Amino acid sequence: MQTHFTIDCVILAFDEGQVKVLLAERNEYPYKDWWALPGYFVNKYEEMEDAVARILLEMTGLKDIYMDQLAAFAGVKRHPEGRILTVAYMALVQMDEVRNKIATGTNYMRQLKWFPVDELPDLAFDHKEILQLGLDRLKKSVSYSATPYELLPAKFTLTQLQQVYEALLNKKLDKRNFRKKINNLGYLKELNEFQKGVSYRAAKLYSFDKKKFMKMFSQD
Amino acid sequence: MQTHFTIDCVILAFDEGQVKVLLAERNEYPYKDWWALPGYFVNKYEEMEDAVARILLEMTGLKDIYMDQLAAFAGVKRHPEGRILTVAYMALVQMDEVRNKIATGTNYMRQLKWFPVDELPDLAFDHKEILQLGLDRLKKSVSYSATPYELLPAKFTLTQLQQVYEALLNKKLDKRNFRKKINNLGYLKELNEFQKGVSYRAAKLYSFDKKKFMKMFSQD
DNA sequence: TCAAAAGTGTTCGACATACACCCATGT
DNA sequence: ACATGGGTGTATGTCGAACACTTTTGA
Repeated sequence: MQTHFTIDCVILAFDEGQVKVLLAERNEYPYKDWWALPGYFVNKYEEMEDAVARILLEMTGLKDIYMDQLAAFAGVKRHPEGRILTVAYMALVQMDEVRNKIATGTNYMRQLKWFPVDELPDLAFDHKEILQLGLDRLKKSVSYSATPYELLPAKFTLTQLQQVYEALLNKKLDKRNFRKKINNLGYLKELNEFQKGVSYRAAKLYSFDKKKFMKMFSQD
Repeated sequence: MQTHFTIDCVILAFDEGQVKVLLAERNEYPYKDWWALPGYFVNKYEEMEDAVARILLEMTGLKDIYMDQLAAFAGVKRHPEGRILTVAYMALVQMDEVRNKIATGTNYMRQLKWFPVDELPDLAFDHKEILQLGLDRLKKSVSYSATPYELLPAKFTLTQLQQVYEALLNKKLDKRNFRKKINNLGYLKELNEFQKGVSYRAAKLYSFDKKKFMKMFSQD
């Protein structure tokens, strides 16, 4: 009637034109030496939101990241020692902001590493299933949402934005149609700045106007 | 590090032009005499899917109903005796099919009753929050989905279908536009049968062609 | 001058919206 | 005959899809 209770984190970022997930190499049985989603046990008197923040920090070094609940997984057989109920959370982060903050290792895991979601190693427990659920949900949340902007730096080019859409939706988009649509959204700010350090024509930078976005979608 | 673990069920149906939820009047402390979502504890070696089916049957008398996971709730303070993690599940049912199958009472609850979702009593624990999450998710799932048909009997009139959409979306729709759109969907079968027992022109009955629907939306 | 990516318009079909009247039936 | 809901068409605007060339820049 009682059960162990853990939280697992699906941390996704966009880098080199691909969606990547942060995985930990386990240093503990069971599944020692396997790759797994960062996660750990919840304490007895801990609120779930607090536990998510604590575990995220302890396991990855990241903090102040908004995590969305994905689902609960509770298969009796998912852990050799008996049922461990896990609640999976998901976050989208900007690679540039977190790249240098990622922890290097703890007692429980040897290292953390970003894997493109279409080049995954075998994962411990039912973590592949959990990740897949997260990716499916992500795909559904893309259109007319702030989702893509969570994966980009504050200033970005339209081509970068298009790449995020293409990676999330897993299909190519037409450049002209994409830009037309994006322009009509009304919550993109065109900056008077340009890309730097490229050996071709520098693209104009844009930013996401969160206030306008909120205003446009707050009534329902 | 261990916690109690329950399942709560959000059972929704459509009746008299309204979305209704099935609630149980508790006969146990805490929250004795309050209305609550039907739910109970999961057994130690029980798969979550099995537990959902068992609890649904024991608490409501219903079986063979597909339940979707909504979310996990685990506030330390949600239960006076300490943290009880609950996983909420949601199902849509057809009122005519279930009306006579609903249990009349158990040791744990005195009676079950359908409440229109906009005329709710106070609810035990955080059940209002759980229900609200279910309704929000339902609203999002309406367009181009099979959701509305799960709430209707096998044969229904277009006006009934429109009422379901209106109740779920919480706004009025234009009759002509609605019918045009519905006709273009391609997965509604027009039957050669008519409504009976009404004191005005009898409406034609339709049915939902699940096979066609599946075929149209299976590729992605 | 070349390579690489930035940037830009038009046409077409599909779909959402707005809107008002006659029809069939039971009492 | 009347009350009640059933059933129908047109015009307009918006949006997504298809499609190819010129411009800018650094090396």
